[in-house]
Amino acid sequence: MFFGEYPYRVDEKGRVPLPPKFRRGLKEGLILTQGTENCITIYPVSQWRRVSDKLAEKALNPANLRKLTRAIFGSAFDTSFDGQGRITLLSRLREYAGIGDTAIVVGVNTHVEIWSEEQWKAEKASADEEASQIIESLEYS
Amino acid sequence: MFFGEYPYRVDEKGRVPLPPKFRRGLKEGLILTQGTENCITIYPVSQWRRVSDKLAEKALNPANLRKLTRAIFGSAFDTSFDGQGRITLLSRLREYAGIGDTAIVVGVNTHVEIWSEEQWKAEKASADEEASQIIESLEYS
DNA sequence: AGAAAAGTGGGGAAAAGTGGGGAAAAGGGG
DNA sequence: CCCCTTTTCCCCACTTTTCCCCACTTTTCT
Repeated sequence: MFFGEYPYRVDEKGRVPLPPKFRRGLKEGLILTQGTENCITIYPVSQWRRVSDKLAEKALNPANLRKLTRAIFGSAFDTSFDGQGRITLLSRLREYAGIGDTAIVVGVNTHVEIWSEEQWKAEKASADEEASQIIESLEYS
Repeated sequence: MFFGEYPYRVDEKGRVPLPPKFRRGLKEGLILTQGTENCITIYPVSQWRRVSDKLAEKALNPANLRKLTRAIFGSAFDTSFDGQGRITLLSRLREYAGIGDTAIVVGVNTHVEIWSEEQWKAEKASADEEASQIIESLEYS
């Protein structure tokens, strides 16, 4: 289970550290894909299997789904940590996510996402209010 | 069950003691989140599990669910006590709550909140007012 | 008043964040 | 096919932050 948000510097080589708390859950390997809403999504291999299985089940559906499948699988690649717990982001993905020399790494339960500072602020602002209401309402249910 | 309000000093390292009475209920671990009205909310892990479990059941359209999951999990941060029964507040959270070198720890039934002195005074004043209005309305009903 | 518990402060070891160099590998051109 | 250039990967080094422990003061309870 991944959670929390962590700001990091991205160096000239495109390397980003992942929080030590996340490394444990990604030790078996990780898959980077281009995610929704202009972020980069990181799946642990186990989770990646589930995602790809689900997409396979629906493989005969409309053109939209085929496109999505191509986009996800096409942009996906597996990687691993260097000695310092960092991963390297391909420039292609960095551009897609609008990431310059800083990035926000976010734990989202089953997977991890990497955002540019601006995009993350916007995304968070749009959901914060609703989110805290949901937490409160669930407390008493 | 948590109740009562306790003023504490926050040292230069951002550490805040929690009342000994609260520590028992938080021994399994605690989750900090950015709460409503500019306070910091603390959940026992058990409570947090329920929140995250329930979220999965929520009937939401995929886009909204993604947003909420991000906001909820992204804002969470787990921690534990040091030997003196203190927790460390990330500077990010301290800034959000406007906490300087003092803080008020408040028990709110199922969870715990941390406030800056000023915000807490304001919140309490408005709560008092509403409370007396409610009481008055009950008198004549 | 004495003992125990709670509040407060600080130091040192360990871990995490950050940056860079060099060897190996990959790619392209002659 | 070989050589040169470019990129990637792995290792090393430094700085900063975090965490854990210890020590002292104040308050509370008996």
